[in-house]
Amino acid sequence: MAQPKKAASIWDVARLAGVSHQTVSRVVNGSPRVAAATRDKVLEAITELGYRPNRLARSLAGGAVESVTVLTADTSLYGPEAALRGIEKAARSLDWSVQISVLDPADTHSDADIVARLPRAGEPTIIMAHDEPGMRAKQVLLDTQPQAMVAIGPYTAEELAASPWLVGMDDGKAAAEATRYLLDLGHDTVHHLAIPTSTGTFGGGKAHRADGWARVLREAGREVPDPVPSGWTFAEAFKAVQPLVADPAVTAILCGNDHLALATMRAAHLVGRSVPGDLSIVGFDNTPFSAYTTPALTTVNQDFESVGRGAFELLRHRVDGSQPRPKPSWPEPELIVRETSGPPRPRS
Amino acid sequence: MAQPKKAASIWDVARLAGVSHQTVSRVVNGSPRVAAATRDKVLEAITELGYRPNRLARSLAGGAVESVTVLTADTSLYGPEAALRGIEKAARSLDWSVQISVLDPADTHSDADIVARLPRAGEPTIIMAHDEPGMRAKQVLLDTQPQAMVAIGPYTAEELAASPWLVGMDDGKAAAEATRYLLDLGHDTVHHLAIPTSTGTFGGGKAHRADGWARVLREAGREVPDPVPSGWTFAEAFKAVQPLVADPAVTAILCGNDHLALATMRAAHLVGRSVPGDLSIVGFDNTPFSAYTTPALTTVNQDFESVGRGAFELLRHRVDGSQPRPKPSWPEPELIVRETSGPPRPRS
DNA sequence: ATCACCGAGGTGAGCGTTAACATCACTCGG
DNA sequence: CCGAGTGATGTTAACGCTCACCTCGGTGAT
Repeated sequence: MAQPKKAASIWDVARLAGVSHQTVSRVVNGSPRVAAATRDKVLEAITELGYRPNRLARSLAGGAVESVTVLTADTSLYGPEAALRGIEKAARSLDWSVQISVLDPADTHSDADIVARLPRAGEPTIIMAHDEPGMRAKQVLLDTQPQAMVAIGPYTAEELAASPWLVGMDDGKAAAEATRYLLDLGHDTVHHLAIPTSTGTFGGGKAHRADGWARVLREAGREVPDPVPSGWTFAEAFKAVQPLVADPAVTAILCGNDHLALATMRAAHLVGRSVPGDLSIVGFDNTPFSAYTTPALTTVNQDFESVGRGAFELLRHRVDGSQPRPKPSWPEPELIVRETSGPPRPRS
Repeated sequence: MAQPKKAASIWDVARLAGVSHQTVSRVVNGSPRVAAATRDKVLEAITELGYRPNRLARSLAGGAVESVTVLTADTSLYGPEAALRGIEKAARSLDWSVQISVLDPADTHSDADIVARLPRAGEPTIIMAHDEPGMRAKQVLLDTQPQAMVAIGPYTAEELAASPWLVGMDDGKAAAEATRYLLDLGHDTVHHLAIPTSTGTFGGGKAHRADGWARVLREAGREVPDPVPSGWTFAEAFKAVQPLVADPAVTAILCGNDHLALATMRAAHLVGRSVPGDLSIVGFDNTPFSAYTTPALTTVNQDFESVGRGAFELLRHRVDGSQPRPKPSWPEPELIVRETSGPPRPRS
């Protein structure tokens, strides 16, 4: 039953070890200019007192930062959630602390509102830039503290190469691959149930997945149907996809993520269309549940956790330019063929 | 392009407004002992300089805390994730910051390891106490800083009433309700695919869901089959449930959560048993996907987000005993009957 | 021997804020 | 008309740490 007595400070350690507080600081921070004997004395005092450096005081005094703030608009999406997990793991292994700060679109009107979500000016920040609030936050921080920010988002290889603060995967390429796969299966064309774009309104903003899909269709000389916009939730997707599943001419749907795909499967089931017999469905992200739906979902694997880790590495690099710029090192998106895709039924 | 010039401090504001820094502090903290005219001058200086109080300095100086640390062992589980969202929302509305600190079972050996995951001693903390690391963390913080901690977990109504630092829902009651429902449908007995208990090993530790299930079975004078232990992942559940789905005598399975239920559905499908014709499956938690599986999952709704919010309220109450102890105000767990449950096939 | 140099360690000044106390100009009752 | 309040504001000392600079004793070159 440890008494909640005040935690030991650097001074307490110094007194016990018979040295100055600065020497304790040196030991704690691993400075080489401390004699071995002194170091041992100090270390002993530290364990005896159970001393732990106070993070707040440390950053206040202008020491190393050791904390990241993750700015995201939606924690219930699989991508951001997995990326956050990656960031957290990487941070933990270095003993950094992780703050999470959610950008509610409802109260993110001015730039100041975004900056206000940072615990302090200059705080190292990772932004999930996959939607409107995220994109705005990205821009604000880019203007305001470019050295201490990194954004995660879907981007083309060129964008990625051009922006030293950007981390992500080439969604468009993956979508293209999935579309090509469906075409090769014999489908005349592929429809697309799209996630919201980065500006929130479909049509504006970048839509890498939709772009990759459309490109392949055009290249193959196929009709490019209007993509069907959906929100992020199951309910929205279920509603949005109705016209698609109801139309017998639609034989293949590429869904913007696995949630939309699951909703599509259900919608198809309810109108009596079998999957993959009548309708092929391909998802995106390889959300954990996707291997266990019935039938199991064909989807595009994305290693968000590794991307999160990569974002953290890059941020560290940018904050204290010490180490060389870390190279991205995560697997490319990859199509995982399971049970929801197959050749179309031969025409009668 | 705001220059990354140093952020304005309280002194800068004081100088511009022609007052002392303490007066600025008073204005910022809404002290009543400031003349209206002075307050206006200060407020004006604040907006002109874009001054934001520095959180670090504030807590260092012993001011109000305004930050919570959430200790959890697994962010990929729906319950903790939803609770975290609730905490975050509640915290955000009061402008508190949220830290997340993950307890990896692998490096959580000593009590010190747990305390080390706190950014500082006495930091207000919410613990997700649904598994072994969580339970240990709960105990450590209870011994070490009981005033600044709150735990979230499954507990009986009595436990909840007895522990002023506890927040959660009566899982056992909900499991009982679900079991009774299945019995009423005509099943001879109900089998149980169980999530890990709070000690990690099945048999030790509390298992509220399993307890509620077993109680109802005993009360009804039915056979109480051995619960089948599963891990948290789809893969583990899929493997663990094999003997159950393979046994034609098993006509109803209560699953410890919706993930296990989904894996069970798939396992049943693969051995050719129809749901709910041959086998009724009931899940737990009402995970968002559960309404969109095919067939849609019968499950027990749990409003984790509200529980998270409740935990935050309670923590605030405990940290600065000002306001009265907030009353729990979230919906009881409730059975949602969808499509995976039905009467057993009549015996031939 | 002299001096520059180096390694080990100490000292003092912040960092931005709050708590506690001090000060000052008034106002009011006796 | 004077001392006790009182309300508005200023001063000083932490909080726990790091940074920049200083001191001191020993070494090696000259």
